[in-house]
Amino acid sequence: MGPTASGKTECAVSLCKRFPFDVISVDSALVYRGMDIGTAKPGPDVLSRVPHRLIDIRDPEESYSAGDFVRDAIREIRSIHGAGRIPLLVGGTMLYFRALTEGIAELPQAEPLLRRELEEEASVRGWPALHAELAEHDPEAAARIEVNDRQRIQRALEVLRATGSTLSSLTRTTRPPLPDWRFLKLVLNPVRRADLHARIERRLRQMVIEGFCEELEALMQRPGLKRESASMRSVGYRQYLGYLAGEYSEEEAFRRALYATRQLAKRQITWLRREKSAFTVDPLEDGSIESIYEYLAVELG
RNA sequence: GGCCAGGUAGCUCAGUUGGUAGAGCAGCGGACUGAAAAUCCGCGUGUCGGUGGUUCGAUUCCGCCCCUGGCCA
Repeated sequence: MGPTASGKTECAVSLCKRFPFDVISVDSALVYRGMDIGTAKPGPDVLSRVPHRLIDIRDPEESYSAGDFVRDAIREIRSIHGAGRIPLLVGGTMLYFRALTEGIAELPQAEPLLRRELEEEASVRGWPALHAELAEHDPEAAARIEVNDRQRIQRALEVLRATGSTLSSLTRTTRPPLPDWRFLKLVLNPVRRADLHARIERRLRQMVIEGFCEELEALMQRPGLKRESASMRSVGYRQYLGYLAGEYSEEEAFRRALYATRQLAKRQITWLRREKSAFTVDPLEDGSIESIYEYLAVELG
């Protein structure tokens, strides 16, 4: 695992040359077909040599979730094990990693009708009012959710209305037993933030050259795809949609996309700081890949 | 060269009837259970262009200088 632009794909390709690994992508944006340039998805050349599972498994108007991921990942891990090989989970969606390795409760799936209903209520009463409503039924959840955190308030109320049970009680009682696989955690984390920022900027510039705007325009031809779709909230896509809608200049879109990507990297790094037991390397340091080979050679016997 | 408008945080700017200053963006730290590339929470980082004067006290008032932009030569 590592933040965006830290060189995860390159690292995975190297590792697959030396170990019997099959890659499973752990990335909430790479699941979408047609979102290639803006997600820095590995190209066809790479994918033909090193196949990645869980890439291009959804249309952009569809949704994908941590729960979907856990189910899919478990299936793929079993399949890879069945072939006598070792799964290499590669990605930057830290919630997915945690859901897989630490388990996730059995909760109802997203319910679009309920969400729309809650959205409308919020536009009238405001999210703090819905937070207060949540506090009446599920004080435990309300206590840890901020009064302005619309997404979590909405989810907690959605679970409540869909099941009649509280999110708190369901998460407490339904966590499934963990599969007894041994996860070797490998973290790519550039020591110098400025270096990562430079890589992010260079890569974004390259995306624009490679036709990011054209990719986005083609996507928007899809009748079912809306700006509010989860896929279109992805970093870069969201900011350039504002430009294509005439809200600001292309330069402004670039700046905003750049900021959004840096902020994404920062949030990812915050997750990584929890991983005290992981083998952590600076991917921008010479010899980092060799140190990973060494580590894996020892751990895998 | 003259006139005018500016010079305050990394950027864009507000403000101080004289008591050493604050917004947005950026940045940094944190939270995170079916949208997570999402959604939130917290933190102001400063010779207030320089210098002299007035004053108990100047970023604020005055003089001079420097810089930027505009207009006139």
